[in-house]
Amino acid sequence: MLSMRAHANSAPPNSGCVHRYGYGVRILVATCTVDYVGRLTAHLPAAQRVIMVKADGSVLIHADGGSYKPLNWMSPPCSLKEKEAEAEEDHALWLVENKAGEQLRITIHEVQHDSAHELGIDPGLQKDGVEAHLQVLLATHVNVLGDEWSLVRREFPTAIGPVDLMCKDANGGSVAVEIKRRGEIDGVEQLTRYLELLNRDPLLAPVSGVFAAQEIKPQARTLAEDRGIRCVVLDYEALKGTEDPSLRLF
Amino acid sequence: MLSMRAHANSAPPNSGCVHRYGYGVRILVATCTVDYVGRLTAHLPAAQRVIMVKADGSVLIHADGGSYKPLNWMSPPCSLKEKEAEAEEDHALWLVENKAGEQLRITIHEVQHDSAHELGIDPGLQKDGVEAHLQVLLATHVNVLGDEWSLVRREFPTAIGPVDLMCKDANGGSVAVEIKRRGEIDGVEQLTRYLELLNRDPLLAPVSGVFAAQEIKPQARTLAEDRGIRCVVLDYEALKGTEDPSLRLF
DNA sequence: GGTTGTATCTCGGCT
DNA sequence: AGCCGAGGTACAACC
Repeated sequence: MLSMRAHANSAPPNSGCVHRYGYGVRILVATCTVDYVGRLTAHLPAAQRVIMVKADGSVLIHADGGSYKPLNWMSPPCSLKEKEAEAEEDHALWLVENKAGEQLRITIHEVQHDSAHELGIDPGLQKDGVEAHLQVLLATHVNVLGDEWSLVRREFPTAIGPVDLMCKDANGGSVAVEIKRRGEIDGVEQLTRYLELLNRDPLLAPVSGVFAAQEIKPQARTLAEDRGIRCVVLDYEALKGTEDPSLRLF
Repeated sequence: MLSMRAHANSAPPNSGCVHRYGYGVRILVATCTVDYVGRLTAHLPAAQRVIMVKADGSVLIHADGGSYKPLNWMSPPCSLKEKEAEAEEDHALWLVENKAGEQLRITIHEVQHDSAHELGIDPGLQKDGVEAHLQVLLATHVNVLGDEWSLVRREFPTAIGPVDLMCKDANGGSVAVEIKRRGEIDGVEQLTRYLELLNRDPLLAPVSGVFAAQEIKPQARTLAEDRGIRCVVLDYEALKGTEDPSLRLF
């Protein structure tokens, strides 16, 4: 019944019916057909592929190309039932199913490789350079947006969500700032909704808008400027260069 | 210089400096540290992971959990340079780089498994049940939207892109229909832009709007109805059940 | 090649 | 648990 053991370098000769959780990654290279029935239906004709089964039961079917996305897969948590090939048949059937009833049926025709490996817990990825960091950086350098500008607060709350930065310009006027890594139409629409709402508040109005991003797509710029929103392209490296080390996220 | 051979079941004992394209998948299980420098910077501390190198040079770093997304990766096309561990050092360095100058540096501390496999070309995934199919189905059943409605055309062209369906209601009024699998705010904004444009055309105006989806998020519904756009939840299975077999996409 | 819109998106944060 | 926004989004279709 045990389909793999910790630190095993190859799969046991008589692999069982149920995949056990917590025993590492199993890697198969095999000719297989795969059918997914769930949020959509999809079918993979017979071909040689890499099948990876992770400790949480999730399954990935990779071809020798494409990017990191598998041809087909099942996300955890899910259960894997393995039916051994019968004597007169030349294939095994794996039935992978999750709580929502989505199914992955893998028919294994010929196995080229089969091994299992214990990996342990991963410390995880450390990121830098994303929107959250841009927001922190710009919040400490609102002068980039205009002389004598000051920060009111980050994540300024509104009924439809927080505005990235709320500032005061040199004349004391309120300015809502939307920050993106890449400025596209969606971001302009988002800022527009904020501005419409904020300008209904007599204590704040008039509120002007700034759309700030490392890169602003032409269509987004056109839409923004047509609505009286100023566009500012941010230089991440320059902002980072002037950064006070004590303000670092990491 | 040759790092793997076709149909090899294990990596050659003296793997070289350059990964050769077109020779299948290489799978490593090893303790490694990984650094990505590109659109962001990211770091993976030392841990045991699965490293998959595909024929096109792309690299995937998988942990024993999470979903199909690798912890870190490099998309093709890219080149992989492998520097052998020197005698007194206990690690090898892989340098993966793409045309844009993004880099993945993989330091291999200890190898638990190393094998290569020729897979051949994959016939690819056959899908069903996506938005294109919903559009075809609804186009043939516009009566779902209202009695005596008729289809003017699918993909009705406008200056800012095609409207999914253009219909006439029982009174001969024009109706623009936006179809999504999941109806969210973006879809409402998209339809709003179409309606604004279409209503500037005196030959068409007035044009009303229908937002049709298998599932409509509350915020999207609120926004749509506030703008006078009717929301319709589609039953995919019911539409499919009444389908003329000759109209199938597949 | 750039742009647009979808995705079995995935992933994280927050309510 | 659901909702919402961001992503090294990836990916395909279309212009």
